Amino acid sequence: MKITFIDGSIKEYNDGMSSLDIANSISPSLAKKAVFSKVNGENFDLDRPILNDASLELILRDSEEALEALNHSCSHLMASAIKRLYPNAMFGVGPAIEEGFYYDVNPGEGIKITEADLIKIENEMKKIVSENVEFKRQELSKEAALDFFSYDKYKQEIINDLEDGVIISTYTHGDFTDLCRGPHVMSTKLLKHFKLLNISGAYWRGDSKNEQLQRIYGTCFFTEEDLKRHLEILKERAEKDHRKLGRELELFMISEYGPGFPFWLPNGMTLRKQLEDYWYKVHRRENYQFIQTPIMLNKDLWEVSGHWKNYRDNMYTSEIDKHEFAIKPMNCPGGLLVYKHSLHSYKDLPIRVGELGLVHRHEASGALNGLFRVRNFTQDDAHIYMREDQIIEEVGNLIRLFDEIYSVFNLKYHIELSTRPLDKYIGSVEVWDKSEKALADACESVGKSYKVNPGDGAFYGPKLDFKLRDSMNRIWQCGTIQLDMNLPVRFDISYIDENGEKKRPVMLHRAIYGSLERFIGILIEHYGGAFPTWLAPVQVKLIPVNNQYHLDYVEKIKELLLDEDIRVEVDSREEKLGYKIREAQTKKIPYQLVIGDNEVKNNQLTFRQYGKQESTTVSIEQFVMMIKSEIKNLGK
RNA sequence: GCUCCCAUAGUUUAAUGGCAAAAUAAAGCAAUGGUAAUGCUUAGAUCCAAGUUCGAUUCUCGGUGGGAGCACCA
Repeated sequence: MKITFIDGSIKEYNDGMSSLDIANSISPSLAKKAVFSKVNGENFDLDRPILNDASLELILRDSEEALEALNHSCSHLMASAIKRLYPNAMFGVGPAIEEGFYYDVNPGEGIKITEADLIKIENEMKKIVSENVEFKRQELSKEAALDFFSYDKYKQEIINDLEDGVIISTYTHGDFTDLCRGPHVMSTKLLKHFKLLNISGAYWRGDSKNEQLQRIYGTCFFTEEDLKRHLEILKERAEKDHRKLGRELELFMISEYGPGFPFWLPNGMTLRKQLEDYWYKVHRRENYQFIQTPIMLNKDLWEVSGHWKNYRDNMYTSEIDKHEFAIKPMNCPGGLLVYKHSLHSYKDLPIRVGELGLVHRHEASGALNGLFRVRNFTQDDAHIYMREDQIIEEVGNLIRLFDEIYSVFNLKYHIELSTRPLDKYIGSVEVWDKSEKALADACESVGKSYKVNPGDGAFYGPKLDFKLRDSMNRIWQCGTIQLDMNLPVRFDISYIDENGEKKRPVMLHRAIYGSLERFIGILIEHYGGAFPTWLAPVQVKLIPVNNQYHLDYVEKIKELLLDEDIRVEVDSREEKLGYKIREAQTKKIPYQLVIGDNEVKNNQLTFRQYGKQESTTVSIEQFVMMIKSEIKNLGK
């Protein structure tokens, strides 16, 4: 048979040789690195014979796909260990995920696996690893598979959902066989470096109407170092958890009297204000106008907008003077009332109206999570009304604006274009196609690539989503640009065109931070609480060496800095210098100024930056210039 | 909302069916300092409700809140 390699070279091999045989014939070290292969693009286990001419790609250890196969194999390993410990266990699905794997388990009637049992399971897994058993693929008919898995109702359900006549594969290692597509690593001996992480509930087939299985999460790597590094990262994430830092740095709190309703403490309020000021500043430059619409409006409005029908259960309501009112879950209906308040000429378009709008949504209690998921939050909303021919340019400019703002925070991102849903959508297919193309063209017009999410658009229009990647490699969806074909019709908005006729404008919703609350939560973790100077609640901590002799000079510096709008505090407690330095460091204050005899005598100051060891002595003027320019440049 | 886990000073943690321990923060006193913790003193807590019990912070049950996820996220 002829084997075509990915570099295009073709070689002749005996029929029935496996990928591993071929790899070995090239070089044993290559074979050692191979985890599985792709034959004619199809995933193949290394030991599976190749029967005819084919293309062959070896998937090596250092690739994402290899790690996925490893983790998937590890989920089988875990299932086999569980089966030994809990003989009546049944299994749902057990895939590899972003940073590991999970398996959904029903351990048996009346049995619960708890965190404490994870060690037991890990030990059993280690035993199986040391048994060094191979993963063996088998293929069978649907009927045979149903028969084989007769003991497991979940597997039966999965098999029953497959088409008749399809070939079903199973993988066996040792005494455990699982329904699986593959591919897997050759042997359990590769699965030495794993860790079970946590356990939780998960609905069977992801449907809340179904029973819940126990989902056990774990992670597996090719080397012990990689595993250790990953566990370090998990630890770091826990250290930088915004709920923890929010408490330690006194940024925000959430009271049991209002689950999901964050309180901003003075430090957090300062930080938030910086984000707002910056937002207003760039939006003024981009010719936005600003409004504020009421928190609470008559139910009739929400009937017009359609929210009453669709989201009633998540809206807070109140009866006032026998009229029903609802607290806004979105800003757009209010914004549309403002648009309709006056007539608009085609000459005025695009009209860009921004609103930092506080919205309330009754989220399920279990969904709440620090600042990441709250019940009231502030959207950095804006609605843009324009002519159809303005979409590409306007969206292009928006993308540039998003790019500018994200780069200030050193957040990398990628764009996703979500297109028309399969069935639940309004408007004509032609308009959808045109809109989707406009969004795509806008990306291209500013040289940005995007990934398409087919069918993932809102029912009212396509959208561009901005997925940010933070300093700990997690992805967050914040920004969004959405075309809306629904509300302009429902609210019957119009502009007057050059012929004096009424026309329907195109409406765009967009948010960059998304939600101020959530964005701040992300920033807290992204920066680990060590904010750049422009955002830091306290920018400068002034520390006199001796209160008696140096406090006057310190107060003078404080006044000078305050005059320059620098957020400064004096630590004049009767504590030793080292103590105050330590505290300023733990509070992650960007600049600590130490003032003693030397500074007073020379009319200077000595500063030390957060996280740095060395200190520098400069004149007050030099320091002011330096810190002001840093703040003005937003830390860039 | 669902599954599992958890609830002790402001915070982080300890202990117990019979006076609840410490660190840190706070307050007071002393020490007057040069780059990550000066010493001493004081004050401060068992989430709420019911039950079992002579006695419950501890056991049981309900509630509330929190965590890991699932479902949801216009």
